[in-house]
Amino acid sequence: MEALTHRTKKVPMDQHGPTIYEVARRAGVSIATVSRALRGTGPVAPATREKVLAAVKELRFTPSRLGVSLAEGRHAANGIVFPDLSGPYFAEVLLGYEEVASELGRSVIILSRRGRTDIQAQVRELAGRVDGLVVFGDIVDDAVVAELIAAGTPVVLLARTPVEGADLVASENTGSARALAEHLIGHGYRDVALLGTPTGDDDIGERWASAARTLAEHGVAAPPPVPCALTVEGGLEAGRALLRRDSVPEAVMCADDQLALGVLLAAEELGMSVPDNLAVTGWDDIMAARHARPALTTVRQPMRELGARAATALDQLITGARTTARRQTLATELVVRASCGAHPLEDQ
Amino acid sequence: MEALTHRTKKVPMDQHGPTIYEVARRAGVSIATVSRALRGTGPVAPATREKVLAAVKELRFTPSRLGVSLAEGRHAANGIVFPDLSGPYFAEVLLGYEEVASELGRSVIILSRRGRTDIQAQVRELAGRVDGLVVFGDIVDDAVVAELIAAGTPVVLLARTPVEGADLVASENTGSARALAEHLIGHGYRDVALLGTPTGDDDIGERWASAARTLAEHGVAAPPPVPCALTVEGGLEAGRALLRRDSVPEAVMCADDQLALGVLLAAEELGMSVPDNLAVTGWDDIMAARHARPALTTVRQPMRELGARAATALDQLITGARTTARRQTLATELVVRASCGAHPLEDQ
DNA sequence: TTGTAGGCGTTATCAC
DNA sequence: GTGATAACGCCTACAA
Repeated sequence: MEALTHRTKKVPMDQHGPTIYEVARRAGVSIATVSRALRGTGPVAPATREKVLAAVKELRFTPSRLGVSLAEGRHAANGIVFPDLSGPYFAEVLLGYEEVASELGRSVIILSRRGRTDIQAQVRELAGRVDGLVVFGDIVDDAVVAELIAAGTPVVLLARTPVEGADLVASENTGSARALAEHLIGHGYRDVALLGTPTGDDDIGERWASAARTLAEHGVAAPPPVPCALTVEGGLEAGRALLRRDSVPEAVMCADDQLALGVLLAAEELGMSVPDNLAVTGWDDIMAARHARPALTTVRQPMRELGARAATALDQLITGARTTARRQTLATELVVRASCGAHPLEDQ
Repeated sequence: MEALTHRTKKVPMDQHGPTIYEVARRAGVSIATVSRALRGTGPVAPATREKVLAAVKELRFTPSRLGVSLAEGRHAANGIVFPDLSGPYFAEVLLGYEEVASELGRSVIILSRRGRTDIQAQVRELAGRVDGLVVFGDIVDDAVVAELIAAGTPVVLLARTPVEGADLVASENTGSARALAEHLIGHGYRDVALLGTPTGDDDIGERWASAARTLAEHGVAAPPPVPCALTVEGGLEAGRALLRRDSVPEAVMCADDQLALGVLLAAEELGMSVPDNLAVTGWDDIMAARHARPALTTVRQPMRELGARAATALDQLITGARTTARRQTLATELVVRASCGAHPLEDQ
């Protein structure tokens, strides 16, 4: 068995149906006429059109995208680069993105990082197959982004530090982090831990900065964020360590919901009651947050909307409907549930 | 503003960097030499290679995928068609798929249905951009699948009724449905409801058939499955209706976890305790299943593995490593948690 | 070792 | 109204 990544030598893709030439011959016309008849891009006698359409139907002809793209000078496809495809957050964003892109007549090519090291090269290669792309999170170097833009590829950044010349779609962090911190203060907690550190200059840094500032304003000094993997398992392990300390914090703010779910598991394991012995909060409002018991207090991000906005923005850049970069911030919402403390709660 | 779905008239894509001709001129060689130097596909003098590489670097040249694909006769891309991108189940499958496909050097183009009606046309169009594709679920007509195969496009079906000539990757339903039903019987339940009907000839039909058969063997006649949307909301509404009946069932088997979560909410709303007053089971083992309270008894599907297998199978078909269709079934696993009844439970 | 030229499947511009 | 024909960007026999 030869290496699977190798190029297949000579499979002239004619498996993929007839060409426009065969249609033309069958209809007794020239390829130009076939093209015109099919795209309605010029005058064609009704009788001729009939002949062409008949030939097309008989031969099951579908124009080759490759040929079309080459001649048209466009791919009719967008790319999206993910830091990681796992977890509900990314999936939801992707959903919103695909839906809009597809409505705009563009295919969506995805590229997930998943621990790959050659991501920069892969992004360049991806850029060659699309009319523009969305970069999600801090996985692609600023330099590479700048290079893409310089080369004329429209780029929309998603939940990431801005880059000159690129659109940015992000959700609001500072205000909600403040609201969340104030809510915890309102519960009377003075000993608050922050779980999960930024992987780069992504959203998390902003959230913690705002939360810490807010806590400080109320005379509460939060210790530096505890590093841990942004998964349920990561939260479980970090939670165990945290809750076994001599002085267990009163409240744990987690960088995302998956972490928070892990902490809930850790608390349960150690026989602690949430929220009686410990308050826990998340971020994102993934599906499991609502169904966990206690239900998670968290900050809802408009995940679908993030993706949808990115798709729309990218389309504007590609079509030239807009030529200057724009940065938009989507509102988030504090969702108070049971995990942060006992009081009249409203589960959504 | 002109219609966004319209073709951009004359944007000669040269935004996307230099061509091989410019590199050749800059290096003072012919395009053939540039190509050879870059792909290592023929002899090139070391000195010449240096010149070429230098020119490539200076010009930031990246070969156009369009040109490469057209000349090579392959796309180096795979498609995957989803019934719906929402929910953890599909996201996980996609993750497994993308990872393997990408390792095999193929880009992944996604197409989600999301209520689109022209899906058959979209699938045909997608087929024109890829070397092969995966069809997930019952969204694409058998006829269209057959047509694709007849046209020479390798197709792998995922969790769907088989089609002659196409690979199939599915997870085991019958055995696990039986195990689940027997488990409920073991709890002593005699009045069991089935929630959620097949949307087509997908997995759910198989599960219910097996479950009903098993129940019948134990003298329990299950009423026909209750139709409802396969979402949390759908489960909530159907659950309300079900639990307000004169005779509330002892156990509800749900077609998937999201439904089951909805039923849990309905039970809570109506003041019923799960599992004391009602047993509930799901299917899939999504993240929320483990964190729900009570934790959901369910059947775990190897979602990532489903995607990974599909990618591998498709690659074999494309490269010609295998020429005859194959059908593979992946094992599933009954996961007993708290929602099906009180007894020594083991949360994973 | 290197260059020339034909081909891949369309679209679109000209003449006719 | 229709038909040649030149792009589009690359790969690769075949020649030199």
